Amino acid sequence: MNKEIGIKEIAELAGVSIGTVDRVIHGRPGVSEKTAALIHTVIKKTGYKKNNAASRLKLARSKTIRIAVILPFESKVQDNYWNLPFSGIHRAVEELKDYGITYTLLTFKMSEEKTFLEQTRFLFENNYDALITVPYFYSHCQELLKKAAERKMKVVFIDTFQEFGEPHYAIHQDSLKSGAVAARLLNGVVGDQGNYLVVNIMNNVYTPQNNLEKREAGFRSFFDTRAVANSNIHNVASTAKNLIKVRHKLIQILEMSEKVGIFVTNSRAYLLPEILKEIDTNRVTIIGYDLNEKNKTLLEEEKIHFLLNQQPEWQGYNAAKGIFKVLTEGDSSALELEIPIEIFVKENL
Amino acid sequence: MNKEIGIKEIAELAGVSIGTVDRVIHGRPGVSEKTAALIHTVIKKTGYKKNNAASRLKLARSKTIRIAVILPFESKVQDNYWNLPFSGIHRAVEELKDYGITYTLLTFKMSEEKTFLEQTRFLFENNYDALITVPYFYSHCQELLKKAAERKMKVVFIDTFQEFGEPHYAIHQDSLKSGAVAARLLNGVVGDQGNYLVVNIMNNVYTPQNNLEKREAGFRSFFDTRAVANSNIHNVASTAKNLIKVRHKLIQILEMSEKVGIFVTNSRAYLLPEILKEIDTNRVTIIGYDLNEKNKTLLEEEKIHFLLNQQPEWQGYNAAKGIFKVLTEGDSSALELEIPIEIFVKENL
DNA sequence: CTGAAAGCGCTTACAG
DNA sequence: CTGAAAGCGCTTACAG
Repeated sequence: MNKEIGIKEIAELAGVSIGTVDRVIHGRPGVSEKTAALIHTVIKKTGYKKNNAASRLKLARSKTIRIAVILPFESKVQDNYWNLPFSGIHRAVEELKDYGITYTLLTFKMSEEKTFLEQTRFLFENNYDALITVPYFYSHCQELLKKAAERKMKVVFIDTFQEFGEPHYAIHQDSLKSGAVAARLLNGVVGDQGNYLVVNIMNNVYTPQNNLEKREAGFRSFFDTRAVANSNIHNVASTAKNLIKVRHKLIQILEMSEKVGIFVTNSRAYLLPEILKEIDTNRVTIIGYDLNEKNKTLLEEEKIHFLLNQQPEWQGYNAAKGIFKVLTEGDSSALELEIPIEIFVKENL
Repeated sequence: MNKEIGIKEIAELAGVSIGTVDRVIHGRPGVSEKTAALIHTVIKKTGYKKNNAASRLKLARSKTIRIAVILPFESKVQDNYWNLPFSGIHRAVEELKDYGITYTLLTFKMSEEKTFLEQTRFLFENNYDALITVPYFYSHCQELLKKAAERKMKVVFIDTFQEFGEPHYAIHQDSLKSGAVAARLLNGVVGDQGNYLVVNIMNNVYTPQNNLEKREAGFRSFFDTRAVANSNIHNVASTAKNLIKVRHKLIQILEMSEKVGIFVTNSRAYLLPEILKEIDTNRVTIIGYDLNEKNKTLLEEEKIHFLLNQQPEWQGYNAAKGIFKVLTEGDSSALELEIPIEIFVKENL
């Protein structure tokens, strides 16, 4: 369909040269208003869409799209969560590489704010076309967005949602909903008579708390419409290194009802089974986040019962593909995404 | 990286013209063995990959890739399951259209085998490059695959798995696993003391039973390792129009234990809540397949508790993208996919 | 403000 | 068996 309509046909119909049509398509200056209007009319009438493959063929060399990726890589551990969004980005760029697109990975440490700042400096010095990163350091990100807006650099935040006054794109999961999903799954097993424990395991480095608070809020909101007393939902915060508090709380709760559901609000559900060792685990159901190796193994062993996933690979893939789309076609729909909440049990891992 | 390596550089390094390099890349005849070997060596050494965007630019017109899509559309009902794979195919083709790729939708009726046969005839008369369809009519499909192989037409089956002697591609879900997932989810709620009912609701037209049997087998296999007696797992088959048998069976089972889990092996879980009307539904948990409107509404209303999804849109999308990839790059990895089993509850719908 | 021409990387007749 | 040249649809200096 419409296979005959290219820039040549538009030029012919409008009685101008293809160079002029090209200028109008890209809104480049140097075309009289009258000519531009005429060409626009012809384009609308014919439904012409520029051939991106041809367009990028010429531009691939001279105007390569350069994406900077700033992600927190603490160490080079094998099982690093950030490898997942990173590999998604890699896959997308690989798919589009004939169109002229590259990326550069810049890493920072969550425990050292200044490493993030240094990378943003590098970003602006090298004037990338777009940035994929995480909105962790609020004020730095705010400043970053201001500078980016000036230079028309596209910024896409992944992983966590954060409000900003400045324009940007965000690919993230609805934390409230995911908390509610966790509640639904635990409630099915534990029942309305059971007790529930929300476990917030802190990192010793900075973590965006906002996100975890919303997960807990979503979890609690689910029970608002249930016959579960508010007093049956407990919570405990602790560091990864000192889990005694969690253990004490748990023992205490296990005396209050036959069944207990544990909701770990971050990726560290794998720390829980260890604590349960000397406790009758048949009474406890655990749900957590993220398919890291430790969590997966424990799900396999039925020591964790459910895992929620944020599809990190998919986030990276869509961020990179979306950047290409907005930069080449002006279509930003792929960058305003809410990620579906994936539920995993042993059998669909 | 490697931005300097194109067909021109290969030609230069091998001391031949780009035309000859092109012939070698595509395995076209008319190149001496010696020259071909030399060029292959150079390609390997440099890691050259042909630029698909450029390649297809020339071919888009003369060698448009034509995909035939043969799917069962009984009627033009709004909420038609087959719209989902179809829209996935549409989206993929839309994404790739600059490369010269089109599709034609050919429909058949599951209740009339000959309509399928007619479409396959049309398929071969028009000599499509590839076919996306469903492996429902076994012997017709077998014949189809033979003819397709002769003409080097690629065939991709979606939706259901079926063994064939002839080569083909298949995108499908592991039915055994999905049955086990259903069992896991029901067992969590219903417990080891409960009773389970597997409901097979027949269509009055042909349906591939193989698939449903595997789902039931997977469901049962889950309980092999549990403290659930085999005698606690019942099953009942019925047509959609006459569900009295299911109702009777259910009432009978509800007398045997406090809680009952129902596994509907196809997309018709929505028929169950109707039956439960005059029964105490708090004792019954229902799991079924597919996010059709009726199922979604009932999940929303908490009358169905879990739905498993086969990501039909995603199947279509990957089938079309995969065809393009295998035809342009010879990479068929995207066509040998196992679809992840998605779990839905009310909150992540 | 506009057009004619060269070129992006690859493919294809055509000529030898 | 091989090469030189034209062309895919678009973009870009360059000339006017």
